[in-house]
Amino acid sequence: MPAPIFSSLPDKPDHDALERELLETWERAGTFGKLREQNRGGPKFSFVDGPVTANRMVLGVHTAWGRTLKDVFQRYKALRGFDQRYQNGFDCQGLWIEVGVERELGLNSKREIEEFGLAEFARRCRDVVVRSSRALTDGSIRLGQWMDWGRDYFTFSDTNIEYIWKFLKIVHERGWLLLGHRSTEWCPRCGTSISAHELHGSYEERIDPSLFVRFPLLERENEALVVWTTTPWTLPANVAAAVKPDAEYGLLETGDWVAVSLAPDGAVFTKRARGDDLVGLRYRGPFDTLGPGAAVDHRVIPWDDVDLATGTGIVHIAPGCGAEDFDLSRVHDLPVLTPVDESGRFYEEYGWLHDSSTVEAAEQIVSDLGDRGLLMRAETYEHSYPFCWRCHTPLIFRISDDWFIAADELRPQLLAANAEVEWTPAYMGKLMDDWLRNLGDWNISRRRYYGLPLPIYPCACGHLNVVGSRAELEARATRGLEQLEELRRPWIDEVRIRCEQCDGEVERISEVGDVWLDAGIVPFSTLGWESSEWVPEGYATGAAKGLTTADLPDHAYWEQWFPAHWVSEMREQIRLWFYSQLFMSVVLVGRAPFERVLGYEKMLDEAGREMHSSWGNTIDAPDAFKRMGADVMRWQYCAQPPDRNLLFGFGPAHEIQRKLLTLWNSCRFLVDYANIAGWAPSWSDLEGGPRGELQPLDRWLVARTHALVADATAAYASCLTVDIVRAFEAFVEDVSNWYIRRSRRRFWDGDAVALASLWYALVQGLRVVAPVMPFLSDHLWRVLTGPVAEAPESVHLAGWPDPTVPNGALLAEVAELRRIVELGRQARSAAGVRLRQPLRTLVVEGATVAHTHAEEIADELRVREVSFGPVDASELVVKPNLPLLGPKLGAELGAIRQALEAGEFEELPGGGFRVGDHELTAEEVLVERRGKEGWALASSDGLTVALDTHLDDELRLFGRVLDLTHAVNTMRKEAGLELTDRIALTIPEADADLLAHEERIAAETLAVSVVAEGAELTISKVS
RNA sequence: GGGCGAUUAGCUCAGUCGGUUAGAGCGCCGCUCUGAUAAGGCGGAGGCCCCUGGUUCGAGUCCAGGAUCGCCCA
Repeated sequence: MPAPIFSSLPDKPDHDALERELLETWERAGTFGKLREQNRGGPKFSFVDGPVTANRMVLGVHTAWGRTLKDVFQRYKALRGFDQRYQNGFDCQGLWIEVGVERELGLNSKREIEEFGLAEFARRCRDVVVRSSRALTDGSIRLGQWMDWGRDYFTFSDTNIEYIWKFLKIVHERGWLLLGHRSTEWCPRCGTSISAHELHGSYEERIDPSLFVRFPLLERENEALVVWTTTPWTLPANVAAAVKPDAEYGLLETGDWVAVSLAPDGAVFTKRARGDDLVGLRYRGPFDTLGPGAAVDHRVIPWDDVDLATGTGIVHIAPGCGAEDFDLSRVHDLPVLTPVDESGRFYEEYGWLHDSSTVEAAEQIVSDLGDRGLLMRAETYEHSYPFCWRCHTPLIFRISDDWFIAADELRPQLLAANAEVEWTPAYMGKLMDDWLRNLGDWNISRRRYYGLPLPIYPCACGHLNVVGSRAELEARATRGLEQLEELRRPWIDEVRIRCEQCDGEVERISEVGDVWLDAGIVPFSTLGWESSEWVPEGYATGAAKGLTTADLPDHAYWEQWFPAHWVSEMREQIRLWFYSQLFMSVVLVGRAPFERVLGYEKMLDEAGREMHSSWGNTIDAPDAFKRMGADVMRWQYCAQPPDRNLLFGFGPAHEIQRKLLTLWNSCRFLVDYANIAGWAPSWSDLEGGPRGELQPLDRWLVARTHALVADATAAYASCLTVDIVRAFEAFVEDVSNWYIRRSRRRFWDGDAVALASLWYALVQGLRVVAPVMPFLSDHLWRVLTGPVAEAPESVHLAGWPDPTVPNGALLAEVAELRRIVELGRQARSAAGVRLRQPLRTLVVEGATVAHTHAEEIADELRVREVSFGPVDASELVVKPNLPLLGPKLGAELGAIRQALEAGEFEELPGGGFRVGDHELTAEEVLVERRGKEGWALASSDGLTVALDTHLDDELRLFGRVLDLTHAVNTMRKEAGLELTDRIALTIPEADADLLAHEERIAAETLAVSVVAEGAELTISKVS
């Protein structure tokens, strides 16, 4: 026996094993390098990778989702010959990193960090980035992501920092950099304000106290205002009470003023007044017992936005503890009391509250108010409340001095820039517009340690110095340069510079920058914007030294690669990375840094719940690689419409594995029979399509393959991976359950044309799906093209199939033919005639294009003869063809329809019908027939088949032949015979009449002899 | 409170330009096929297409209002 032409495939794939083997093969052969070499000089496809935060020690399956999408489109573009950068990036600074290190070190406050030492703290933070970036790289490689690993950008490099400095200097020169004294969301644990765009899914339901508190009026004995609050800790900072000027207020018998509309039903008022009338009244503050409160002249102010849906209609105003309150303090010139420090604890002047947290203070305040008879009611209230996006501490409002970039002037430009961007799904572009329209000034300063050092040096003379580069820093430094390891705290804090106005020595502010500055500058810092020369390894500066070999390119390079053609990240990046990039890009060059965006929604577990490590329903990528395989993960990601949450898990993975098994089995089928037949493919079978005398079914398969290529090309172009997956699944289904099933006999016979056709379809299919499923596709490619010397060694080096317009007519014929077969099966099933029993005749009425396929229909339905023509049946059902008759008849359609249903029509020659005054043509009606003696009928959508169910001796005999064949083949199987083993067959004497078909029986069972004797059916292997 | 989106079978989801009997996968039940076999095929049960109104010859699909859920903003 000759050596097999194809290496054979096991009965199912071991994804994990074959993937790891391929990773080695790619590594050994330098496959990715060859691909890049092959595309060098081709048209450019510019993708910019959003930096992944380097704080996790294992790749998460949600990160793998985004990485898969990025990889899919880069791989697709590579197949199309595009030259690409493949630069991966890591986000390396900010609270995420700090919080992790704090936990590792057991530090709980900023003071402890400072005691630990900022230099060592910075080194520990860098160490996290080093370890995490390695782990994430390993995971991404295992996922099959092809990137220029080792030449990644790290946002904590001095190069990146300098670019942000340059940006900030430009911002300052345009007058947009400002120091704000404002009320902001503040995290007491992190000790810093939190920027609006960082309030990452941060609102959650929470139960707070709900207090109705009396503010006794000074000039009116026994009368008090009643305010409502859910934040008792803010009461010591109260300075005013606000009423709605045009609302009606009433005095209850208890002496309490409340809005009439909010009083309980049946409340009796002894006095009524408009809000206006209350304005200006003075009251005793709730904590005049404490110094700061006592110093305040508490009074009633007007406010149109007072909420008349909850509370009392009288609002407690504490400008130090709320954004709206703070705004009102500006309007009414109210004092601003700031009761708590950076860590959310009361200052000393608040007496017995000193050093209490806001939570601890709440209890003391409630009981104190109660003791003093100021508490009208105390309940609880459930509402949504913001939490810190990093450490999940409930946020408070606090006045602080923060640095902002003014947004008003930029807003229209940002909107205009976004209008040029093509978003998928489109609504995400609208979300960006909404975000931009609501945009406040960008709070860029954080009172933390491991982050971008803001290059802001305010001088006592009033001049604001902003340093735009390291060179400028060095030129202006008065001291501290000698110890400057990195542009980073603590080292940067030692550097003093000369004020450009007064020549005095100035110190940097201590704040670091918002991490989204780090990420937003990437389209400039990594591509060499305004860089005068190409600096080899010029990105490996500062903390990034030794971690990467990324170059700093020159400006000409930036011109070539900016803006990105395409970026892709999860939806929350709209207000994060997409936003910061857009913002910085509009400032620097006046346009969006990306042309096209693919966004996607959230990942949940397979039951639709959030994934939480505490719930035990998270999945780490390494576990998923092992238990489902990277291809199956990627398939799961790609099968997901981006506008819906992905329900990820092992259950869906199992379903996918079964689908992929159909592809696998189809390839295995080809390999097995090609090996038996000694058939070898040639490269021309792929390039020009299969050669030889193609049967209709072969030509259909070729057309079907052309259609797949066309569908997939359109799907890739629209960025919708789900359409790629659907197109491919439908293709595999058609190949397997139509082409292969219909053609089995030809494969048994070693038909070269069938083998070539199937080979062509499968190999083309692999090319199309390779970006989604890089491992299995390459594995199967290597098996199927193994015998072809000219074939590229990897599917990823094979390029994209030439597009060919599919033969639509042929596809339509087969579609109709398959509908006929389906109806035929229905008819058989209805008549209770099993498929192994041959029948005489099938009549088909209403077919428009399938006539040339009578033989296939006959074979599929096991009938001797198929004819097309009217079915002479007892019952005629005529239905209106609505798309034609609707517009034509309008309101009359109803009556016609009723008449047709009632059978009130007259058949006209030529297939038309008369109904009342109307003559309907053959096209304007759909005709179905039912009921015919001795026949089984089935019909749908104007197509009717009639199956003659009469049996005669010949048909019965042949049915028994098929039964016998089936029985013998089952025995072969049970005896464990190979597909090629020959047998000697003995059939029961009672079945001797079947010997009339001896030749056929022998051929179907690979019997070398058939004899009828005895009572048993037996087989024996012939060696 | 404002904005955006969703709501179709037990579950997860398709549903084209408004068109006749609303589909698929999974699960369940039955049948079948047998040279892909721990697969494949066929059939069945299972639907207030969230509700109400409107437009239309005709609405799961378009419009308006409402409900519920999700997300974003406050």
